[in-house]
Amino acid sequence: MIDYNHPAFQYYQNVSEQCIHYLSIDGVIFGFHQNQLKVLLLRWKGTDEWSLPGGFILKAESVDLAAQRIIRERTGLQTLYLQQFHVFGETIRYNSEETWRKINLPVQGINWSERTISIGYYALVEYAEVVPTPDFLTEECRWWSLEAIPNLLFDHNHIVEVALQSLRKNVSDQPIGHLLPETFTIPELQRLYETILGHSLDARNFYKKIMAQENLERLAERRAGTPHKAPYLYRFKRSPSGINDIPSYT
Amino acid sequence: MIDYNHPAFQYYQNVSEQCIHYLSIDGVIFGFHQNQLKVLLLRWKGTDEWSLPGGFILKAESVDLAAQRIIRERTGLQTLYLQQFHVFGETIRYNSEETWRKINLPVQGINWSERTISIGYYALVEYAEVVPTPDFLTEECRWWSLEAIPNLLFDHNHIVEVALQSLRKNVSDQPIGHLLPETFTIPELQRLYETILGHSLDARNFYKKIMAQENLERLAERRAGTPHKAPYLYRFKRSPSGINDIPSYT
DNA sequence: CATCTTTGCGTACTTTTGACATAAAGGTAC
DNA sequence: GTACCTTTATGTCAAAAGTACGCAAAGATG
Repeated sequence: MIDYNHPAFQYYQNVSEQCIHYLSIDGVIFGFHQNQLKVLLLRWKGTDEWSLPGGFILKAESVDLAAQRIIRERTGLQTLYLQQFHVFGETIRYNSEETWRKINLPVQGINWSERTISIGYYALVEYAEVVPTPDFLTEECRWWSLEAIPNLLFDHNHIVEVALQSLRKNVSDQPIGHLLPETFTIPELQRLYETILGHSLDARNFYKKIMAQENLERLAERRAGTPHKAPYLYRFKRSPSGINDIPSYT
Repeated sequence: MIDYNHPAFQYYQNVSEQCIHYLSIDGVIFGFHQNQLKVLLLRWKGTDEWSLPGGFILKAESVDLAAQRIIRERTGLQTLYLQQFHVFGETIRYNSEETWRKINLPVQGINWSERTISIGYYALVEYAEVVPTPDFLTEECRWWSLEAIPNLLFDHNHIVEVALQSLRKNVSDQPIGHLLPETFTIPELQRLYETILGHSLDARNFYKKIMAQENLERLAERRAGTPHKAPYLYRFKRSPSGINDIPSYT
């Protein structure tokens, strides 16, 4: 028995007509807050089950723009740094019966349970700028610390894992600065690198390396309110061309 | 007027029923011969137009296995080193009218001209082991030197370019040795690195670095027939676990 | 004002990288 | 055979990059 009024059914109708079948996008949205990497997760209506934000690609929409649209809707951000990182194309990516049961979808009758190939994108965003916004299948959208992530729906734990590996592998040429606010201190930047890399760095050597890159400008102000010596604030130099070049620590 | 007997039409019928729409795989098969990187290209029946090998994904087939199947069919190789490198998802990837004209396909009536998203894979194969085999839309399959590649159909010149960039970026953790025969000399390995990286290396320093990795074993034999000092033959050590670990030059 | 922690910069040691010397091996020219 | 040439195989050494660690200045606390 199909509940034709269930929002999921209407969504499915839309997707069927306007979107590309068998293919979806999953987004791992990375933020940085209180010295921890966070990802934005969604809780499905009437359940305690969480998943990554995701969506489908319109038949006349580029894949990059689809990812941008999907992640914009969950974050409220207009400009986004996005990186395609992997295609998850196994025929059996997760236990689908178990999954449909968990999310209470009255959609057994429709073929939503067919295999889906998912293109993984990760985003590097400024935590404080994000307005977490659920979609119409979910009722809560919030940040989770990477270490505290629960068992997610689908194969989303695996996708987060691969996204993180990919981010780690490419830290040296990713614009890591997108995870920080406009101005920040060197120790704050160091915490970010430490968190991504998963090990601590020597503050003195970190200074030297970061300063050697000459893409930071020191502001006159210092960070107030710290219990110890007030650190200077810095900002990434923007290249005159307007292209983001926030290089990074190798 | 549609020629229902044209092999392309029958192929399309098959693809429509059994494969995932809007989604395809393109393969950049790299080989190494006479100190040059080569890619395997196909010439379309009755034309002088060349393209990369490609194909579609069966509805119940993993994407990796689809890529493997497609590349196996063109090379005759059973074991393959494959690497997914990019999804080409623009809505307009090439001039489709021009392309259909070039390949003389009597398929105006069917919607083959709809946008296709393509997953790019590259393969590293041993040149001499490959038996180039055309498919039923093409009549010639052969190696082309990277520098001599003609204007290809679709956006395949771009795909080759991106594959090469990706290979270059990841040389340091790709099993480059798959491009060489079982046994080879150090100078031959050096030529391979030089060709991929696009610049020459100092033979003395190359030796040191390669030997420091300790994953080569020197055989008793030497390469005969050279006009100069006969170099030793080497072979990559296979790890006891059976997993390929052909590390590489950084 | 003494104490504590953190920032900011400097020095010394180690490892890696890059430039270059040279002897041994194996062919060719005579 | 012998002189000569090219290429392989190893070695040396200095520059550069990376790592460990010393220490004074800044700012809050008691």
